[in-house]
Amino acid sequence: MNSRTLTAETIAKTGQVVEVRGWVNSRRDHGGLIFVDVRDHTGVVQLVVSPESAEAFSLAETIRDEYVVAAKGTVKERDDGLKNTHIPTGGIEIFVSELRLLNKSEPLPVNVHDDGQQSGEELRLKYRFLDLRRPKMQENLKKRAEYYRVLRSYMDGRGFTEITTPILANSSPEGARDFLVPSRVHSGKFYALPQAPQQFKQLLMVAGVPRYYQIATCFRDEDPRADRLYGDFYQLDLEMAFVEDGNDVRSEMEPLIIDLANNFANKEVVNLQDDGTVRRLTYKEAIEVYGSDKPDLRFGMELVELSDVLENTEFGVFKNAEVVKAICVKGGASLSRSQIDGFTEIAKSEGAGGLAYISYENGEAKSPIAKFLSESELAGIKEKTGAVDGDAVFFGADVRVVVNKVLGRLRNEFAEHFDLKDKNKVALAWIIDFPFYEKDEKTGKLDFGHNPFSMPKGGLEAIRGDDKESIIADQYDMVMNGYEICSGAVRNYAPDVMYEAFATVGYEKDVVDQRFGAMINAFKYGAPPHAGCAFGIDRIFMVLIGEDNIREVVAFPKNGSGVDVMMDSPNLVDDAQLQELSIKVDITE
RNA sequence: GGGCUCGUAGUGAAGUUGGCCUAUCACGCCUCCCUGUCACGGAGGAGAUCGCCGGUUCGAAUCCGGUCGGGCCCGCCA
Repeated sequence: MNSRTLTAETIAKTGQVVEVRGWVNSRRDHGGLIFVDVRDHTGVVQLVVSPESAEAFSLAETIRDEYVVAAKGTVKERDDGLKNTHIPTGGIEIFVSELRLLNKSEPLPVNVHDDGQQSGEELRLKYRFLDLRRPKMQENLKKRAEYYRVLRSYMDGRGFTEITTPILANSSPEGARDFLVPSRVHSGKFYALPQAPQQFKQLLMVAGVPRYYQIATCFRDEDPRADRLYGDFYQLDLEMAFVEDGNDVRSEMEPLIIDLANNFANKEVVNLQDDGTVRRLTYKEAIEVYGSDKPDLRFGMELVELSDVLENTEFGVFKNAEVVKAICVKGGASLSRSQIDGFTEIAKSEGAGGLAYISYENGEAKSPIAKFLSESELAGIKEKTGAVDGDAVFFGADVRVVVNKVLGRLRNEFAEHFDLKDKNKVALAWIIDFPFYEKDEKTGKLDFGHNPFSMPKGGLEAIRGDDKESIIADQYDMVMNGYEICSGAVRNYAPDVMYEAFATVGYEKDVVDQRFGAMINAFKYGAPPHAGCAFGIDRIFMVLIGEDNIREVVAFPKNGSGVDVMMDSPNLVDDAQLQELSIKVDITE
């Protein structure tokens, strides 16, 4: 008998002598009788230490919380009235004959119990090895291992070959900042940790691998967020040869995500289509209807365009706007003035001039702007937005991008306020047809909208055309409850289209050859058409287990400043190490 | 790089319109008592330069300036 089976097997061995090992979860000293709850990753079991075992008893008097102990004794069913129905082992207890102290512990700086007070995140991260003792964190670790098994078994079952690619790779100009690794042998040169195995997996397609996947470590030196880890994170990275239509990848992969939601996480996928597939939304639709390219579809609250209703309006704010749109907030009439002020501030922070609204109560439309609108306009607004008594309608009137951005943000904020984000539900969508190029609002410079390796619809002809901003990339994202969880594309495997695509944003042929030489070169030797994608598996797992912060799903995450406060990393290195690498550190500030 | 916000015993919080704060509470810790508890109970005790520096004031945890650190967001990132 060992500690791995503390809970279940102990119960099974009622009447027998067992030895259990674990940490002292709590100790209740009654003077003449001492109870000790021993905990391991499976749960707790109660030890009873009586003076009859003199040695064990005197030791039990000295032990403290989180001491590491081994106890030998007889498992006995408790008498009626002494059973604890709150824990699985509450029906039994172990009458200790031998107690051994395996190690002591100082009082803990963080709480290791799920109930009660929880320490601040900084302390939890500093003492992560203790924080992980909490049953919930133990559960998350085990659950994550199970999650990996589901991913691998799905991919293996679909004929994908798992292939690992180098961690020491090359810097690439597009995308995130790289982590650089100096080369000792080739002084002055650097490796870069891969932001994704993008080029390697495309090379594998040229190599004749029909279907590749990898649970890949990706490295990006960009500022983190609650849903974005600093430094390293994991992707389920995959690529399929002889695929010319992104739907082939989407159809191949979406059953996995649906299955994870339904069967792994026991959540309901609320917005599947009649045939059981995931809804497809174009980028443009997503932006126009939900004000976001990663809309949370657990709730409606769609953006409604009111341009026709307000075609001849005399109200200056609406009249002078490029477009007027609105969202109808169910129950919004209950919002107080100060709450509306709060939402107005949010709207302003997104670039709105203010936040006009109409509140519907007792058959009346109450609004600071009602007096500027005609009867027919008011009626039109109510009809178009579907507002009924108790609702409120909020307006955005500005240039189109700003209106969509503002209302998209408000849509999320209102959903938060009215508790529409049900954690037991999962809403999925594919966002497709992203713009290939996007113009930088400030500089006016054209740049890749998303991934430069995706195939522009219309090929060479489209790229050479005049209307570059209307070119659609064969590129797709999957969104889950407002989080982007996957990004993929049908790849550009034609060297001439590749050169042209890069040339449009200012990268000449020699630069492309230098940066993506291996890939471009490979494409000259019979590259099959191919497509793929990569799922952010930390983020998906976060949503599946109902966490709001991605650090909760990783054993040893960095904090928001990219620091591992437990290991004190990053850190200085020896001069000798630097010398060997021909590196001089000169910090001037 | 920018915005917002937080920093008070080992831990979590209260106090923050300046004085009633000689800083409150809970958990934890220490000593003693207790043979059926399971968040055991009872009696007693220790533990805080209120993140740091400076200023205003008769008086600062509280106001002001700076600084350091955390969190969320924008930028950035897929």
